[in-house]
Formats: sequence, C-alpha cells, structure tokens
Amino acid sequence: MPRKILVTSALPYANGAIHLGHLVEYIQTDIWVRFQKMSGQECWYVCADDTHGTPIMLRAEKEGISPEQLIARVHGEHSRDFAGFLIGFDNYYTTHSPETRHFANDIFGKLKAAGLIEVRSIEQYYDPQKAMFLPDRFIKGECPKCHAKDQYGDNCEACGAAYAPTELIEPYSAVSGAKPELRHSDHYFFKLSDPRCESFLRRYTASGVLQPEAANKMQEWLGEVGENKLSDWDISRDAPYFGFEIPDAPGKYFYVWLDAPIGYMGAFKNLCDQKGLDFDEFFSRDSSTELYHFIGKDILYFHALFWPAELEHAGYRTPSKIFAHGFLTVDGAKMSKSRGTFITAESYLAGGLNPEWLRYYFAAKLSSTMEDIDLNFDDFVARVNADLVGKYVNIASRAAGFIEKRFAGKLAAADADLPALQAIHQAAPRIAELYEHREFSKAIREIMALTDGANQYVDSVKPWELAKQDGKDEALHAACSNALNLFRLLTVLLKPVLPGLAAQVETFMNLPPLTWSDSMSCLDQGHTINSYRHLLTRVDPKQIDALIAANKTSLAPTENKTMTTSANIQTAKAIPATDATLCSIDDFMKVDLRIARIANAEHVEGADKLVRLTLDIGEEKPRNVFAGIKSAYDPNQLIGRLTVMVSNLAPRKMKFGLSEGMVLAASDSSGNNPGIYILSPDSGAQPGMRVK
RNA sequence: GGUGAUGUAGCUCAGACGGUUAGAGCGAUGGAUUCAUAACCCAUAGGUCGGCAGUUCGAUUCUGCCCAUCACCA
Repeated sequence: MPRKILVTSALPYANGAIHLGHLVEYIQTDIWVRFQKMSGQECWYVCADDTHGTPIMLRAEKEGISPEQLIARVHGEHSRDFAGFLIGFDNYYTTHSPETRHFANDIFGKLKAAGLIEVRSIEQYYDPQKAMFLPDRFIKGECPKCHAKDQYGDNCEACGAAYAPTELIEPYSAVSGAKPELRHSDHYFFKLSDPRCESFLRRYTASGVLQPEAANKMQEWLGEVGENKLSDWDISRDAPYFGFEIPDAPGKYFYVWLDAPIGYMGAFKNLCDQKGLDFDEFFSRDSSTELYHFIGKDILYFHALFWPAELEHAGYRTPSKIFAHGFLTVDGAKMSKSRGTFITAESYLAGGLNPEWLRYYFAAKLSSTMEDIDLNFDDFVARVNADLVGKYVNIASRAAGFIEKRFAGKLAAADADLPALQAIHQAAPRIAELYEHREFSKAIREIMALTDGANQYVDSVKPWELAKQDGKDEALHAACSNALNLFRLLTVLLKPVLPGLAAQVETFMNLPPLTWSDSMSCLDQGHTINSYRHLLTRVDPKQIDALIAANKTSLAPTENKTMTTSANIQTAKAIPATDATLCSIDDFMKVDLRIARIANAEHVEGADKLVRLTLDIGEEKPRNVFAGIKSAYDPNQLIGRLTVMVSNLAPRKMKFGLSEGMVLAASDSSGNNPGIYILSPDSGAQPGMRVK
C-alpha cells in the first residue's frame, strides 16, 4: 500500500519576486516530493500565492491597478519562475479563492462555536488622511531607545530595540505622512491563552512533529507549565483591507496570516476537485494520511502554534510533521541588494544559468536541520563543474561513443558482480533513507563517492586501449556497457535533484521514466541506446559575475582597481612592415585595448542604434561610450559583462554626449549573416588589463 | 539587552558518548594518462578542531567566560 502524502511549501507573498532565498525551500520540498513519487507513494504537492493584506492593497493602489490585477500578474510571474526551476507542484493556486474563503469561514465558525473567538476593543494608530488603520510596519518615527529617526513601528533597525508603535516619538504614517491618531476598534481574537489551546500545544509540540531545535524554541514560547505565556492572537483587520470579510462582521476582515495557511487547504481542495480526490481523507480528524509543511524557520511560530491549534479546535487533523529550514546567505553574508546578491529567480534564468546547477548545489548543502546554508559562488562553480560535469556526466561521455560507433548502440549484458555496480545496489536503500529524512547533503556525498567508483572502474579497464587492440571487442563492449549501466544507476539516484537531466538521460538511453526501484536492476543485453549529446555544460564564472551585476540595484563604486598607468610597453625593434596592408607591431601597439567591465548600459533617448555604456577599465572615473549595438543587445543583459574597448581612441562629441572610446564587436560586412557580436575575454581577465 | 545556533585544512562540510597519526570532496603541487567538454586516475602537502581558563591521567570533544557571525524575542 503506497503512503498517501500531502506536502506544502510556504506560500510566497504576492508582493514581490521569487529570489534564491525562496528557492531553497521550493527546491528542498520538490526534491523530497519527487523522491516520494519515484518511490511509488501517492504524494501531492500544493502551494499558492499569499495574496491578502495591506501591502498588497497599497502596492496595487500605487501601480494604479486593482489588487486582483496585481495578484493575477504576480501569480503568472511566480508560476513562471517555479516552472523554470522545475518545481513540480501538483497545484499552484491562490489564497484569493472561493475554496480558501470557504475554509476560512468554516474554521472561524467552528472556533467561534467552541468559544475560542473573542471580540475586544483595541487602540491602534489611524491615518486620518487615508482613512485607515495602520499596521506597525506602516508607522514610522523616532526610536524611543536610541532616538534614531525614521524607524518602523515594531522595532528599531539602528539599535534593535523592540517596542509598540505607540512608543515611537513623533510618529507619522508611512502611507501619507500624516500624523496618526489613536482610535478604538473592535478586533476578533483567537484565544490561544485558553487552557485547551495551551495543553494541546504542549502535547503537540513535544510529540515529535518538530525538529529538536524547533521544539526547544516552542518550549521557550510556551514557557514553564503554569506560566501561560501564550497571548491571544488578533485575527481581524478593519476596512479598507484586501482579504476576506468576516461573516456577520461588516467592515472586518480576516488578517492575512489567518487565511495564509488555510490556503494550503484551499489549494488542495481545488486539486481534489480537478483530480477527483477525497479531501476529507486527507483533512478529517481521523485521517491516516500524512501532511507535511516545509517552511522557513522564521514562520515556525505561525505553523507550530496558531495553525495546529486552529485545526485541532476546528475538528481537522493536524500536520504530521513541520520541516523548518534555515536561511540562505550568499558568500557568507545576508543577501543584499546593493551587493547584487539579492538574486531573483528570473534574473538567474534570464542570465542563461542552468536551474539544475542550483538544485544540485542546494541539495549538496541541505540537511534536516534549521541551520542556514551559504551559497558561495566559487564553491558553486567548483562543485557543479567537478561533480556534475567532470564526474557524473563524464561517465556517459566516456562510454557512449564506443557503444555507438563499434556496437551499433547495443549494450552487452552488465556484469552483475562488478564491485562498483554492487556498491550502488547496496547503497541505494541507504540513500533512500537519507532522502526520506531530508539529509540531502549526505545523500549527495554518497552518490558522488559512487560516481568516483564508476570513474575508477572505467580507468581500470581502459576502454581506449581495448579499442586499439584486435580481438578485444568483447572486453570493450563489456567495459562500456558496464559504464553505461553505472551511469543509469547514478541517474536514478540523482533524479529527485536533477529531474530535467534525468529526462534527457532517459531519452538518450531509450528508457521509460526511471523510478527508485530501477536502482536495483541493470539493463538487458541488447538494449539499444540513442546517440549521445552533451548533457550538461559547465558553469562559466563570467555568468556569475553577470548575474551579480544584473542584480545590483545601485552601482557600487569601482572596487579592486587595476593599474592602467604603467603599461610597460616593450619597445623592441620591430621589422618594418613592407606591405602597405600589413601593420607593424608598433602600429598595432598604438591601439590601446583594455578589458572593460560594463558597469551600466542604457537606452539612449532618441537614438536608433546607440546604447550608452559606462565602462570600468580600472580608472578613477568610468568611461562613457556610445556603441551601435542596440539592434543586437538589450542593455540590461550587458550590465556586468566584461568586454574589450579601445581606450585611446580620440574622444568624439556626438549628438547625445561625449564618447570616450569604442567597444569591439564582430559583424559580417557582406551582410549575409546579420547580427552584431561583442567580444568577451576568458575568465580571469580583470577590468583595465591590456589586450595585446 | 535576553535566549539560541554556529565557528574544524585555501573553499564547502563530515566527525569525535573525552583516549594512540582529526576525515571527505573541491582547490594546490607532483606523477600518470589522452576514451571523455584539459574531464578521469594515482600520490603529496595543508589544520595547536575561534580565543582564554577550568574539570580530567588525558579535551578539539565536557564546563565557564570572551570574541565573531547569524537568528529569535509574537
């Protein structure tokens, strides 16, 4: 009997782009789900956009569109980004849906009937100009502790102090700038302090649904027995608010954090309706199915306290496990827009980087703990290139040519006793355990050790020598067939992480979709493969540079200046050029070519062909250069690239400003081949280096 | 400020219930090789396990303090 499993990732807010930090979670979840599906379990993966709340409302207003239009657009963007990273949701829905509204009303009604909802008057800042109550984040003022100006209403970024918005000195509305006034309003509260909730949560959080670190954290929030540290949760907001209006409470809306997790149910209900699944089988109190939430550690509070308490007391099942992961840092530091490390999913894909590189890298670093993981770009390049291209893909590349050329694509029987092959068969169940327990980094470590074994095998039988010797056809056939069998097995093990690559391998090797049980078998004698094409390219460090540059919101001043002044030109005597069409070395040396970093590129208003480039060649001030490449390049894609410029070309005054040099580009002067191609140096070149 | 996590070779990480020479991959260096996208194979070098103090016959592993980084404090 397959297990029946429902899996969710946290709902991304419909107010911003998906970035690499988000992707840690979706990739982690997706790998786990793919592993379950490959293993024959009935596993459903749902998610949705989190669409409600004041920030959405205000953002839409600012853009001059309705909130519905905004969330529809963002839903498209998010779906595109997730698809680009091969995140295989069974349903990617929205919380602004009839299903979510239904369950929000339903849960609220049941909690109310259970006496766990209370109406209470609270005092809150109100913006008289916008005629709305202000969330803490929309009130600014002077920090009461350190007196830093323009701090948010919940805590101070300067000194880290936490306080209530009413403690701010000289508060003002971040929406209108008006001075907010305190007003009373009735709010609905979920009575988390009720003894029923407390005793349930003590049991629940200690029952093994949480990672040990998370359970400890909960203990801290729950306090000692009898301490009753839990306070009631304010779940309503006043109009104007983009969300669901509370039944029988005109002008009162569910707080976005109430309906967000309920969105899991909404998304799943919607899937059930599409697929004919039984919703109750997964959500009724006595359900024997499994429910898992993958989340970031920052939202543990909502998922481990509020959410289970709501479900429990509304008569639904509670989550089987809550899996919290850590944050992503980039090159050891928090993601930063100014450093260009706040990298969006869109820019990664647009830069031509392979999503499976990132999937592999994250897998190689993820564990079951809440520890943060670091994306170190040097490590990223080294790891992807060495492990995936150098080791794994290399096995197929080494063997496929011989099979194709010498044996018409037909495989010989695999040697079942081959140690490298046996090692994989034996390791597969252990690796399955590691996937199951979300110890992906350990799984990858094991798989790569097996991959090393496969390369060692190829090295030991030396097919390239066999190929040159007469009468060794059988040995050559066996060696390459074994290698390809090893490659197929490794592909099975990597498939949860690299589904796209695995699909390519399935095509190349002429296989039905690989499942986990295939890790225990070998291909039949005579199995025919298709011709091999490169499965994966290397990461070029230049792509990383371009990616970071493309994500820089404001250009930092030029770093790592290279010196350009001491060019130290050789003045050796050259043989004078005899032919007028030839150019002497001296002539050539007059042209001072430099490696330039395109610090900025932009359209030129009114120009048909020109792009304005800001080029860093290590000088104090970057050069302004106009290049006639508009027809071939989108300025945004140029930013951060290295190219070659003539740095000592006489400056030329143009209609749009002074051009202080030129960039080199290739084009076909006959016009037979359209297009313009600017040059790129090999990796390692630095801005300011001379080209000669 | 309080609480917690982390700090091990150039990089990314394992590990040690305290005990002889602390591991892996990558990188570096040397060799071998050329089937494979200069990939692969073999070997070598590199660490006083963040700092200080304590417990102990013995600590990198336990305790305390300190430093750094990160997170949480609804």
